[in-house]
Amino acid sequence: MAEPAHNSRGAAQRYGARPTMKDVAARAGVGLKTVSRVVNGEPGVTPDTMQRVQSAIDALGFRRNDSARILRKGRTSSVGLVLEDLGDPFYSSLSRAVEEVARGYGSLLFTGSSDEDPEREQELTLAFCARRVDGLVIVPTSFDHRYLEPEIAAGIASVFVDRPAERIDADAVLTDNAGAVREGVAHLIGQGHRRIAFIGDQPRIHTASERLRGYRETMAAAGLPVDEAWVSMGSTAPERVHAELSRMLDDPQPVTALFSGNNRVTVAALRVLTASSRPVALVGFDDFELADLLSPAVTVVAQDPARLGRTATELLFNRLEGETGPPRRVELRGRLIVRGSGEIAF
Amino acid sequence: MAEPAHNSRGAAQRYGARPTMKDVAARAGVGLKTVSRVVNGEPGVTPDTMQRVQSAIDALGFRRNDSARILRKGRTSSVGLVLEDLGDPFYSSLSRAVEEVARGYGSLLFTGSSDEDPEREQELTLAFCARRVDGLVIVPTSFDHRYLEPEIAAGIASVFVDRPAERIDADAVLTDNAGAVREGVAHLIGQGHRRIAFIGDQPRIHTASERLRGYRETMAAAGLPVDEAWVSMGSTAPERVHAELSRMLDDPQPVTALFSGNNRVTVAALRVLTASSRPVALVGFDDFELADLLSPAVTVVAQDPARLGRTATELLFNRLEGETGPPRRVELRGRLIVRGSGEIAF
DNA sequence: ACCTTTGCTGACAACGTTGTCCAGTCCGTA
DNA sequence: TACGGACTGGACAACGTTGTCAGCAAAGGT
Repeated sequence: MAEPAHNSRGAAQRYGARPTMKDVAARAGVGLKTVSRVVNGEPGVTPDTMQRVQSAIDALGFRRNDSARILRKGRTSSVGLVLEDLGDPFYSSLSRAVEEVARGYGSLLFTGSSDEDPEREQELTLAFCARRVDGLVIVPTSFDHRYLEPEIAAGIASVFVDRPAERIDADAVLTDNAGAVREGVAHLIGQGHRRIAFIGDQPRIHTASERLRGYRETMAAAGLPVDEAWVSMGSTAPERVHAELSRMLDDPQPVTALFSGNNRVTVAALRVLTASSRPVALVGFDDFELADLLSPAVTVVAQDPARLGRTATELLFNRLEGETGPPRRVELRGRLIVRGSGEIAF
Repeated sequence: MAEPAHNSRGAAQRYGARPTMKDVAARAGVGLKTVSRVVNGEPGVTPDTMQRVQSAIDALGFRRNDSARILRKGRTSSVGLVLEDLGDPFYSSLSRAVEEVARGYGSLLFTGSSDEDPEREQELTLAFCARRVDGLVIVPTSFDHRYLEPEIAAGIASVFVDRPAERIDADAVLTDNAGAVREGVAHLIGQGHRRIAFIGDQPRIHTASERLRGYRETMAAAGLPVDEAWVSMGSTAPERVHAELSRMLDDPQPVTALFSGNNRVTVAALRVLTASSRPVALVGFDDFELADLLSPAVTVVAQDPARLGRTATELLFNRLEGETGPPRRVELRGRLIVRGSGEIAF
């Protein structure tokens, strides 16, 4: 293999072969440990020596190899974030918040999308563990997290966000989904609606079933019967939402309002409702950009993804800093944002 | 420090002290290298031995320490992604695409937001380099990337996305910004508009000035004069956009159309325009979710962030697989999506 | 003059893995 | 029985860093 020494910085500059502390030490005419001391700003080095070492570092283009450092020190100063889809605005706000907090603690962030595939979640998570991340923030997709037990036992801190861990006991930061839905559905009932539909995500997803529970409880508390034709749980693919909503609207006794179980459903529903001649009120779970600019502006029950991420990551670092005690479950409240679509029919 | 051996899996299970291959080897009664062979699926191990090793692995909860592996092998199987803001939908789509491709090549992804702070960009980038990422995908914010020279010389591949590198020659994947804007402005002119405003980002940002150039060129080509009061470059903070746009609308001879230089400007402008009594046509740079559901639906010049990310990452891995040759610059075309707001005035 | 202290420096081992290389075992064949 | 060859297993060094410890010189105390 030809390895052109295409610059004249020094012997260690062969392509791909980076200079090490040893090279720096040789060039500066000092010992290895002295270089380490300079690089890490440790005390006990004369300004003169420091100067010599620094010149050698600059001349060689040396940069400390953190892999070796990590191996030696045992701490990686990195955390892993596993979520459903980095491209979803909800999760991207959450990610940003996680990143922000991690940065505050001097940590880098690994991210990965599970794409709602349990196997992929596990694969990603364990890959992060193999990299020996200090901690994990997980938006779970799988239904059995026992695979994490040895990792947690070995000292990798884990906090679950948005949905709780299953089959293991772990820290979790959630929104009070049922409570938030109650507010939204109560709002619709308050506007005089009696025939209210609910379209949500796959019922095996914790948040989805919690939201459905909130809906049923509110309807029951108001003494309103729920026709099962009004309830549809499943994929949030636009096609499915279109089909289900159209079916409900074509009923001889159609619903007059819809509670949509998450932002993807809301968006899909909006496309049907704006095209429909029949007026239907709408309250959606999750806020989204421009919700206020649509006409009518869309009433929502909002979670705060950034706050979820921030809270979870703070909790994670508290654990890393030695906080012990039983797993904690933090529940954040949702917030009803009344904008119009709940009252004025489409 | 109390170190409760709170399970009985084995001696190596003290909290924080993970079992190593050595422990596994001891327990299985084989040599170190044999464990390594089993862990890595290398051939040359009898089924029987393999079985014994595997049991020891399971019993101890062993997981290979990739830090050590990386140190030994020299490849990290990870790439770093530096962008402006993970929370911005545009970048989150891009991130997702980068992640997808990296995954295809068996790499994990480090992400970090520079927040438009050049220093932070450099800090993040170099932190990734210290972790010895195999490659970098960078949405640059700074104006001098010479700090990357030693890293690139040492073999870290780098691809810039959305904006080119400055003061070094590096691979870049960009949108043809000026060309895309020309299409959008031409559309407005075609609709009969003569007094067209342009509100964009800080002019020192490459994409912002390219877009401005596209605007000026199109106006000039059509023989239309540009009043400098119609042009405003600067922060995309809603307050500034509000102020500038209001100023333009309050002019005795107000503009009849606006080209907004990116999605943040578009959103801010929409809020002003929907509140305004005066009709103003709008074409925005960058598509956004629900643009079609607003009334009027918003006409945009769309980039494809996922395609940008995908292309850049493919290029990165091509380099990692040995592709040489001079730095390449790939330009993707923008796409005009006519939806109404360009014709029908607000 | 000697001993202690202090400050600076470097030799060496260790972190957990993988690549190299050599030694042993087992088979079939001559 | 002897022998080559294929296969299996293990000892050892190396990756680049940091922690430990010891050495050495200069300065200070008696």
